[in-house]
Amino acid sequence: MKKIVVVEDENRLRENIIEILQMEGYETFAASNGKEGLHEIEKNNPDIILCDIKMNEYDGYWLINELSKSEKFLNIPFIYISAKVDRIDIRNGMSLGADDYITKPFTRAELVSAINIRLKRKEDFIKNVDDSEKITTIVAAKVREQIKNLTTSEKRILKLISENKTSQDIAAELFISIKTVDNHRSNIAHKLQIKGHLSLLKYCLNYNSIIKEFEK
Amino acid sequence: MKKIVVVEDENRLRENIIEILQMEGYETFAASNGKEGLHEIEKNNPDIILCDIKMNEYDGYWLINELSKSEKFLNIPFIYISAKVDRIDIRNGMSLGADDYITKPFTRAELVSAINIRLKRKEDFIKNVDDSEKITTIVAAKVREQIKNLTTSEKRILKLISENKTSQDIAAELFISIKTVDNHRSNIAHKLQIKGHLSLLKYCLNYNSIIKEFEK
DNA sequence: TTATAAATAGGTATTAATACTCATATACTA
DNA sequence: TAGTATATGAGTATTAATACCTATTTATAA
Repeated sequence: MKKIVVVEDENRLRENIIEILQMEGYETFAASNGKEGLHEIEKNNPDIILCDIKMNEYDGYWLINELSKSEKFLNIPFIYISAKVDRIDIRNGMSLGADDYITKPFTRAELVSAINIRLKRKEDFIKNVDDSEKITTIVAAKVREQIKNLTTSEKRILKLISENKTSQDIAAELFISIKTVDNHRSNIAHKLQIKGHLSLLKYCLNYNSIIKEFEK
Repeated sequence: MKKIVVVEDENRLRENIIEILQMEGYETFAASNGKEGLHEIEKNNPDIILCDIKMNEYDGYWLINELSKSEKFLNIPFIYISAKVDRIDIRNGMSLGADDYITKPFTRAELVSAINIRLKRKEDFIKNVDDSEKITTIVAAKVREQIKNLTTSEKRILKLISENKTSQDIAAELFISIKTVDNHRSNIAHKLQIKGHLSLLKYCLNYNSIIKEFEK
């Protein structure tokens, strides 16, 4: 019996989904936020995860982020639910390692086929997934971990660098001195354990999509 | 009656797909390479495109690239077929703007549901797709056009820059002088119509995924 | 109350990338 | 054959990013 963790904060929708999935013969575990979801995932080791992206606390981004910290969860297909047809969320979610998405409102058939297809693919993948893919995900998790340890100003500046702005641009935007910006840059580089000419700039442009995840 | 263009160079597989789709009530148009596919797409304005990524000539990458040059084709869902469970192709294809993928071998049900889901979503999207998304695709097409006009050496160097290599690294790798590399960089920047400090470097890191499309 | 962390700012030096000009050899094309 | 594009290389100057210092203010934690 296949196990599914459903993370959705709208009670009505969550109960609907659970009902459909149980009728389809899945064993379901419900959670109403990312943190509960993580707990259910750790406890039950599901075959697939269905998760709303936008939730009041511990949202879908948070959960993907947590999951990507460990190799244990790499092979669990992650399907996210996006509130409207929001292309930005869809793109962000996919780039974070989600496997598919469905948009509200969805039909029973759409939900069931999305899940069945991913389960089928998971079985194909399990033997074929190559290490480079895993490494990519592990690097992303490490990057997130490092960024999380930056201060508020440092994160703000990191985001601006990744948006292709120079120290001069950033100084003007934040009404601070260029020297302050550059000092922050140095401190950031230290915390990220990188050094050398243009290394921070390159880091920011390379991990641009990961940096974008962080709140403004 | 929904129209589907199927681009697949393996005759047997293509005929199988066509047969399934016709039985499902779709109007089908077959092509055995990207160029033929483009022709069929232009002629028939299909509701969905199904295309193999790896083909002997005018492959799936080529076709996506051609399609992205015009706004006309932006809203046609593009599902690609990847020969094996090749994560690199899957990632590349998705980042190029494909909407979904299926992996060989696939079942009839998998094929049909992938297509149905995307058609359903297309109807949702058509009213909601925002301009920024379109602009992204148009920018990508422009970038491809510009890179295409570079010389062999210039493209080679552009790729190496986008791989995070310095002029020094590149010079060592190609057994040429740093000055030669830097001269190429200047010429590239002119052709790409960019100027200013670090502008080429930023361009390479930003459009890194597009630059990777070009043959080594 | 005394550390400690964070944000601010300045000084001075180094580095890699870019801008611009010039030059040469080769290969293809009109 | 003359002209053009390409690949190669050099010189000189400028710029933005980084490295490594010191220093002040403010808020928070021990």
